[in-house]
Amino acid sequence: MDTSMKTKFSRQREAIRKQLSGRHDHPTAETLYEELKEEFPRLSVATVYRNLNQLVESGEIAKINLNGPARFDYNPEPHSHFVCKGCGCVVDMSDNNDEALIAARKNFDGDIESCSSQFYGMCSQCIKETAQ
Amino acid sequence: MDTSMKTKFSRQREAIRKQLSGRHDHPTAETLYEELKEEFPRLSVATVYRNLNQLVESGEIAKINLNGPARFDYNPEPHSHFVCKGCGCVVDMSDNNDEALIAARKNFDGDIESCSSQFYGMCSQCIKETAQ
DNA sequence: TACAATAACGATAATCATTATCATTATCGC
DNA sequence: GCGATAATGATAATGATTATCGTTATTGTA
Repeated sequence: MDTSMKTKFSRQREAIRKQLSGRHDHPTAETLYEELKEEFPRLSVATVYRNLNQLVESGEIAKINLNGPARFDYNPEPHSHFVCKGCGCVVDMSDNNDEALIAARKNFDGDIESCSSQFYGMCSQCIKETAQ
Repeated sequence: MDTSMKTKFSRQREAIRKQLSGRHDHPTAETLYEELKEEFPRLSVATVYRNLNQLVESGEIAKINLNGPARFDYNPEPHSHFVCKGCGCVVDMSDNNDEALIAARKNFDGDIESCSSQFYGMCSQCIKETAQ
């Protein structure tokens, strides 16, 4: 592939970046598309996917693969997520998985670069609602 | 949904279970389908998906979501996987993520039931081949 | 063993998420 | 401003998965 391609500025990409930066709910491409259509009535889903992929490629954002459509995270640093079995929300965990990395490297015959973990359970909100 | 449905024996489901049990490469539904077609020439992909989902539902196997099609794991116990950036192989990690669970529960305002981690890097085989 | 009820099947259409194509538009260096 | 080309919007195409539906297999009971 030709890696010499110079990226040009685009208002759409800038808007996607901005939209993603101000939140922690890890939206899907579809969600971002719906939201950005207000600002860009002619926006195409393809543009959203294209730019999200480009931002992932460049290491600026991260892609989260769970059940269902991919989610995107403005924080590209490897970190953990909590996935609620009740409402399906995905929230950041403020853990450092350095320890997990160190432990894993001890018994592994290869080169481990990074680690991402998912925790599953019920968020406090869902626990409250179930209790009622 | 009607949860009173009693499952009946099926040769296809039994074959899927058996096929998955004897390996550690976490195949996709498509891979299992191709392999099982030899034993069941009339097998339908739908049957493979149906049964895999059923086994996941009953907690007998686990579904692994990464980039690309879902993979299936005969070990339903939460555990970690290593994903090679070179060849794309997915191998089990013999870590205990109990420590990660305990650490995560300390700073979290909800109920964390389980944890699964992915480690990314280069497997020993790919390191060898790159070095040449 | 036969029979009725129904779970599971195979074939395939439909859906959902994502990517590829392509003619047009916007950006950027000169 | 102009030419080169990256990015766009519209949409067709793809890949993975699920839904539908008429048929077949399993199972409990007569």
